[in-house]
Amino acid sequence: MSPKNNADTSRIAKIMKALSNENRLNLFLEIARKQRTEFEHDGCMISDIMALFDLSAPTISHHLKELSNAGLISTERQGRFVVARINESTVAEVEGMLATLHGA
Amino acid sequence: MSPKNNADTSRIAKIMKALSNENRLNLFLEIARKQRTEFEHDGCMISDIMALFDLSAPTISHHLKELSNAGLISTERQGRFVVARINESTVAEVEGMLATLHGA
DNA sequence: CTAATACTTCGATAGTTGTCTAATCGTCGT
DNA sequence: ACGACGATTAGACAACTATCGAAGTATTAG
Repeated sequence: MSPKNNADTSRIAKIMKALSNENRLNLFLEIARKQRTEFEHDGCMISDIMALFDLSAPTISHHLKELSNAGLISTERQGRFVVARINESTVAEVEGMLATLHGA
Repeated sequence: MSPKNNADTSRIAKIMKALSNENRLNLFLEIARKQRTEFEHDGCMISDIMALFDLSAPTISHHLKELSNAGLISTERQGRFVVARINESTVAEVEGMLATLHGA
């Protein structure tokens, strides 16, 4: 289809899609913020996140799965809770692609 | 909805959405590539692009409008042709947002 | 064991998207 | 004016998405 079939444009597109919904983007940014600014550097509990958003638990669960499928976060059960942390290498992938556009 | 309603998450989400379709992403990257590597630093003719993709003209027109609506490209009619150029400041917006995630 | 908490899965639904064909518009050469 | 070429608009349709409520699963507290 594409001339410069960079082989990872499909992957980048999937990452973009995961961040293309405003609620999901905010969810992702909130996970990042908590991870950055609080004591929870090993991941944040998504129950805290659920309390902050005006979305049902199933919807948040769905969005987290999408972020996870895109490789943007990873989740792990810790007892009764699930913690999420962002995957910086995936963020870096997107940054790398955008960087090639500089000076275009 | 979101706790840190950064006011531009809605805008960033729209930009992400414009890049979330693989064909559209490749279209965008091809415009950038042409602009970077050829003599057409003032924009590339979309008729050239149309020839490279296995999509109907209406579909490409639709995708270009989406990219344009997201502020990722601007288009201008030049006689019989339409030329497109990428809008670097919009790319920079996304990069800026992703940069805040470093060290998260 | 039971109940509560913290999710997840299922099923449904309204809305969105990607793509096409057919028709139209705008510009140029003759 | 006409026809060819480049691009857009209109209309349609299958596929996908975001969201919910209800029901299910897992883990801990009592």
